Formats: sequence, C-alpha cells, structure tokens
Amino acid sequence: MFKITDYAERLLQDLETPNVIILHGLGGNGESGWGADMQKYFTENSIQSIAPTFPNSSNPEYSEWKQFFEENILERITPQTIIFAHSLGGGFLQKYLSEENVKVKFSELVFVAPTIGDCGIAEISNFFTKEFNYQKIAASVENIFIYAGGNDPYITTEEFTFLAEKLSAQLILNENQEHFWGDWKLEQLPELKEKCTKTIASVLDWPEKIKAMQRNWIGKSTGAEIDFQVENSDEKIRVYTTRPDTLFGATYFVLSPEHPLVEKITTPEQNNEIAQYKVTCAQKSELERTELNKNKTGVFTGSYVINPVNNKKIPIWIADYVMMGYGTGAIMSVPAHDERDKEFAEKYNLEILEVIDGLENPFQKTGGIVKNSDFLNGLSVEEAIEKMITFLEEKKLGEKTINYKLRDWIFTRQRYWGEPIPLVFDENGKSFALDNSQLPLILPESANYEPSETGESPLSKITEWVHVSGYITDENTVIICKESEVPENKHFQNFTRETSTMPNWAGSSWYWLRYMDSKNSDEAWSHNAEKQWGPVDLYVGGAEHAVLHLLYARFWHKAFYDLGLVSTKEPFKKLVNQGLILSYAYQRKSGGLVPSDEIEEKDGKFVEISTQEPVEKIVAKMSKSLKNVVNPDDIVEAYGADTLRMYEMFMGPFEQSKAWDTTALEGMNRFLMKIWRLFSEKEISEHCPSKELIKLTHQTVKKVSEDIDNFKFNTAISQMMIWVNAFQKLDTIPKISGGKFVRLLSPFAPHLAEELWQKFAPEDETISFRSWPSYKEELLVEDEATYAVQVNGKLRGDFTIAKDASKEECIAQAKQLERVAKFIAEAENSGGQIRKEIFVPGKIVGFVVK
RNA sequence: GCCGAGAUGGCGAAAUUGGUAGACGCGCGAGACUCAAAAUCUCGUUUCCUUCGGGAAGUGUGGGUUCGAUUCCCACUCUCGGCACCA
Repeated sequence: MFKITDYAERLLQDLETPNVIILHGLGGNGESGWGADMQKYFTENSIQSIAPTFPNSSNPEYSEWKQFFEENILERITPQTIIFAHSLGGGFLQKYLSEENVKVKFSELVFVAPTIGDCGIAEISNFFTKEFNYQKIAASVENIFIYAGGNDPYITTEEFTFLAEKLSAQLILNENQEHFWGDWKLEQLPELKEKCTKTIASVLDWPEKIKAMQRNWIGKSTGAEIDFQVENSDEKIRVYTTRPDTLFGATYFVLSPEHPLVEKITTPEQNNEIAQYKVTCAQKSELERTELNKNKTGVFTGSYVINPVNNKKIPIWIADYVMMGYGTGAIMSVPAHDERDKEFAEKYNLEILEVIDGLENPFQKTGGIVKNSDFLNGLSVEEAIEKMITFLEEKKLGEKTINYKLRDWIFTRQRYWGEPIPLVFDENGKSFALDNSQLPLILPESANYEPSETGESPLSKITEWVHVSGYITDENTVIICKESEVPENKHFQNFTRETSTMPNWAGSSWYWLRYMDSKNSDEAWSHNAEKQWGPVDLYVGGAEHAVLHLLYARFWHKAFYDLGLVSTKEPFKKLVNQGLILSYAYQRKSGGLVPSDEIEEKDGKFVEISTQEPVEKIVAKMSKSLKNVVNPDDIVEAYGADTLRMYEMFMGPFEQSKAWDTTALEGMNRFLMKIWRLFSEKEISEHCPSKELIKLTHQTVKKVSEDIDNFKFNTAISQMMIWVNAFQKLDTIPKISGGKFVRLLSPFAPHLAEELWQKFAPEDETISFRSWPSYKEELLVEDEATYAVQVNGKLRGDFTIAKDASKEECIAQAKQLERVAKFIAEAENSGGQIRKEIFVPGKIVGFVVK
C-alpha cells in the first residue's frame, strides 16, 4: 500500500493559490529594489502579494516593527502564505515567531540573507537579546529555504549553515555572492528569480470543478474524538464527531457491525440478535448497502455507555449506516440535529433531545445558540465547539481531531500486465528492496497471463523467476547473482520475488517526467532536464481523471519533491478539460429511447417509422444501444481529417459538451473547399492589397493568435471565414496576405495548408518550419469611428466621424441626426430638457432628456 | 441532500474593465448560372406591428442599481456533470 493519507493535507492545501508577503531589511522599503520587482512579478501572474514598509526602517525598534506587523500583515497570513524575508526582515521574523504567544501557520518561509545575531550593527542590537526558539519557528511553517551568499560581509557561511541545521531548512548558497542588497534588481539574483518562477509555476491553473472534486474526495473535516466509558465495564469506546457542541444531546450510541468491541459488550440476551444482524450485514453487497440507505436498520446490544459530561446512560446499538472505515467506526448520535440519526431514532423509538436553538432547519451546521447543555448554554455553535474541546482536553476525555475520507492506496495487482515490484523476501519473509544496480526490473516473459486458481498473481507460476539467490548489501538492498559473484564478507542466500504487479496508475503517475528526458539510459530523468522542462505547462484531458489519475500523479510528484528529485510541488501547471462530443438521440413520450435508424423526419417533426409515434430529438452520450455513435474513421473517409478537426473545433467552446451534427459538418467541408478554390482558381499575384484588406489580414492574424492561446478555436475559425469571404471577391490573391493566411490555417487544417503552401514556397519541405505570421498593431488602428447615439438609453441612430473628433464635435453631430432630434424635441415638448450628455470615446453619444 | 457548470434566434453559437445583442456557421426563403439537377455565387432570415419612414418587445423567471445590464447585486426555476449513510 502507498500511504497517500500522509499527503492528504498537502494535496488539499496546494489546490489553493498562495499569497506572498515580502519583508525588507534594515534601511529598506517595499517600494523599490528586488522586493518590489518580486511583488510586481507575482501580481502579474495572479498571485496576491504585498511588500509593506516597516516604520523607521533605518533606525528600527523591534516593538514598533512587531506592532506594525500585527496590525498590517498578520491577518493576511493563511496556511497558503509564502513569506520572503530579507536580511533584518528575516531576523525580525525569527524573533517574532519565537515568541511564546505567537500562533501562526503558513506554507513557506524563504529567508534571503537573513541576519543571524546582531551582526555587530548597533542599530539592530535590540532585535537580538536572546536565543531564538528554533523548534517553534520550524513548527510554524512547512518548508524553510535560506538563500545566502558565501561572501556576505555580515553573516558567515558557518552561521547560515547553523541556521539551516536548526530549522531543518534547505540552504541555497551562492559561493561568489555577498549580501543580497535590497536595492538590487531581481534580475541580479537569478536563484531568487528562479524560486519565484517555480512558485508561480506551482500554482494550479485548474478548472474549479476539478479542484472541488479533489477537495471533496480528500474530504477533510475537523472535530473531536471523545472517549465514552462502557457501563459496568473497563472498556472505553472512542467516537469521532464534528459536533462536540451537541454532546449533551447525544441520546444513543452506534457501533459499526464490524467494530471490534461488539462481541465484548453485547449482553447475553442480545447475543443471538446481534450475531444474526452481523451475518445479514456481511452478506449485503456494496450495492445493496447503498441502495438501502434510505431504510436504516440496527440492533440494540443491551449495553450502555456513560456520557462523560453529564453521566447519562446511553444505549449502544449496532447499525450498518456506521462504517468501520471512517473515523473510529463508532458514533454518538444526536438525533435532534442529524438527519440520519433522527430517522434511526424515530424508527426505533429513541430519545430526541434538542440542544441548539434558533435554527430554521435543525440540521443546519452553522448558526444557532446552544441550550439544554449546562456550561455551553447561550454560546454560539462555534464558541461551544471550541469550549467543549478545551473541556475534553483538560479532563483527558478526548481531543481535537482532523479526519479525511481519503484512504491509503492499495498498489498491488494480481495480474501479468503491469510493472513488477522490485522487492524480494528472505526465507523469514522479511522484505528487501532490490539494489539500484538491479533496476529496471523487467517483466519476465510468459505464455500464461491468467491468474492462478488461488488468486495469486500469474507471475507466481514462473518459478524460475520467483526463486532467486544473491546477497544483502551494506545498504540493506539485495543483489541477485551467482554464488561465485558474492563478495567475501557477504552471505549467499535464497530469496523469493514479490509477484504482484503495479496498477495502471503507476506509469501514468510519472510518465511526464520521462518525456522530459526520454533518451536517458542512466536514470529515469535527470535533474537538469526536469528543471528545464518542468512542470508541465498545459495538460489537456478529460474530467473523468479528476480524482484518480490526477490525484495519484500529484501524490507521486510531491513524494519526488520531498526526495529532491523534482523542483516543483505540483506536476501540471494548467489543466484544461475538453468537452464530450455527444450525439442526437430520439426519445418517446414515455421516456424510452429509439435508435436513430428507426426514425424518419416528417414536416420538421420526428416520428418512429414502425409506429409513426412522434418522438423528441434529444442530446445524449454516444452509445451502441442508441445507435447514435459516430465513427471518426467514417468521417475521415468521407470528408478528410482536416474537415473533422476543424468541425470539432468550430462546434463550440472547447470545454463544453457539444452535440454532433453531420449536416453542420458539411458546412465545414464547404469552407475548406472554398479555401482550396480560392488559392487554386485564382492567380497568386504580387499586387498590394487595399488598405482595408491589409487591415483585415492583420486583424485576422491577431485574432487567430490570441484565440489559440485562449482555447477559443471556434472564434478563430470564424475570423478565418471572414477573411476568406472578403478575399474571394478579388480576382487575384496578394501573395503576402495569402501566405499569412495559409500559415494561420496550418494548425487547423494541416493537410490542406501543406498543399497550399507549395504555391507560396515550393522550395520548402514543410510549412511547419516557417515562423508564425506577425501583425502590426498600428495597422489595426481605425482612423474613423462609428458612434451609436442613444436618447434615454435607447439607440436612435449612428454617425461616423474622424477618430480624434472632440466630445463637442461628436455631440453636435449627434444632435443633428433626424431621429435623435425628433426624440429630443418630443421629450422637450412634454416639458423635459437635456439633463445629461454622455460621451464614451469611439463608442457612444447619449442624451438624457427628462 | 451537498459541490460544480450552464440557460441568448428554427439549430450550433458570438459579444462581459456595463456602451449598437445575435458575429461566424447550419437550416430555411428568394434570385443568378443550367435544357434540368447538383455544385457555386448574390440577397434575405430574432419576434410582433407598420401608412415601409419606422415603432415596440427581446439574452431562463421576478426584483434592484444605472442615462444604459446578456454583463453587476438579490431571490427563484430548470438543465447537465460529479459526489453521497463520511458522523
């Protein structure tokens, strides 16, 4: 198994965008130098950042800085925050985080040449009166980095090393660098710039939907675990609850049927019934258990627990709506404020006691005031949770707990096709990793891929592969070899190999790293290749990967990050989900679906051929049973791959599901034929096109280029259609314009574009080696503007005027428009007058007449 | 139930720092070419009214802000996708 649960918190945290705080040093400020550069860089890349300036930074007073920090900065620190702290800013933070009553938690702390001690500078001696609490600093933050120069005049390399060791921080030392001066530019500090770049690269530009699915899958909740004493017994039962504030309202207790204490606490009278119920539950399939979730069942054990806050006796039941796999497998039931508990309590006639007041819906999880609860009465739910946890922790009855739905990952498969696992077992069953020199471990050849009758992996039947000999190295790894090759001081012995293979997820959890260095025969990937290429800039795939592949991939990548094998915390920068292509299907009034080949169209309506019953045209997933599957091979055969590609791009927004429509596809084929005729029937000339057409060509280059960046292929194609419609009116095609167009077309319709390019550059092997066309912004500037004229917000006409016409000119011109004058006159006749004149340069002239 | 996305002509859609709603395409209608058809080209195509100048309404529903709302705010309806006895 893989212990993915250890990464649950980080897999959750890193879905959120970080915010950055940059602290300057002695005599510095937040408005200039590399701190300000850094802030700008982050902001440009949609990361919130601040670079505040401390008061009296040249003559600093710790208490003053502390006050400023707490008033202006503290509230911005979240678990996602990254703090860059330069020089004295770093010294300040060491001191501040060491203070006993300071409680902050954040993600990353990047020290940049931090002061250690007072560096012999009198002005800052008040910052360094005592030894810092390094343990506390390290506990406040997940990762600490120290960037430093080997020739720093204030702090020695030994001191940096000391700090790195104390904080378990990563020290990035540039031997030739001295102090990182605050007024330097970010460009002068390449290591730091790279750190920023990597931070930006690690921010997930993912659809909210996928992030939400991952959050949901990880399923974090906070609450408390509470021990309940079983009456007349030494046993305690521990429950997990997110609502410790409702402890006084707990009126019964439920264990999962698989809970280990069930047998022990069941009374003799209840024994039969409990045993029977357990058998019933064990026989229920997964499906039955979910299907039956509306009809709860359970059995009383005969025993009671004591509620630790009021010593009330609470009956213990078992029920299969409580699962062993989550929390502690036992719950305290508060039927007044939990829907499931209420349903169960009503069915079995158990007590229901309200403890929260003032709720519209008794099951809502926030708001409300606690009642019937002794020392919690009158508190809000949030306050009561806090107070109850403190109470439980003080009395040693329980503690605050975090729970995740995410489970550990069973990684072994008993089948042939999978990567074999490089582990061997000695004769006592102790496991060893194969030595690096033995890798990669290759799947043995076999004629038999079927699993064995015992359910063991097919590999277990290849005995000559399973049973091997070798020795254990000093690193506790195993080298397989002949007896003669064993070094003198080592013991030759027998091993058996692990015969399970890895799941399909194994390869998909790291393949992108291999892609970065696919020819490397010494290692899976080199650090340099990863640094150069990683992380993956853009990952296009289906939303069905939201919680398996994409979560596993993130998990592996984080494990690699911890091992220092990759330089970013996240593998995929931007994720885009393409929409599904759906298809039309036909539905009877009764709801049944009819295959499309049993449908005919009559007067624009659709009827079932056999019965003539009208049916409705709907959009549905392609499936064999609906006979609405479109086979791309048939489309390529009939129209060509270019038509298919372009039609799919033109159908609508990339991320949206869209219905296939073969008649619309023919329109795309028509467009491509039109392009073909345009360039083959008309001569390509050296004529200079008109000013308008030059402008159109440049507009088209701009629009198509930008739309590609934004995945807006549909509107890029619209623009190309506009271009073609305009140029087909000409007798000859100007070479420059046509050449630009064909290059724009090439990623959309590569076959056609390649063919057409021969007319422009027959010497070229392929159009792909040509550069992307460029456009000139100055050619796009209009010299005339068309103004829409509104009276009281309604469009009443328009006029065209020179681009640089003044407000006064435009308003005068607008007033002369017949319809405008008419409406103004009408309003004035009924007692109104012009109250306001609106002028939006280049767009609108408006009059408000009242 | 919870989470996420969406709703614009006959159809796929376009337009958001608030500024001429419907670009582009499909379909449909008319015309040109043709003996004829296909292909191609041209024109028209949100709805209603019209004295043919125009006028009114209109982006799921109901409110609000604004000179002006597909765009911003509040409430709601429906559709699609995901999760679901998680305490």
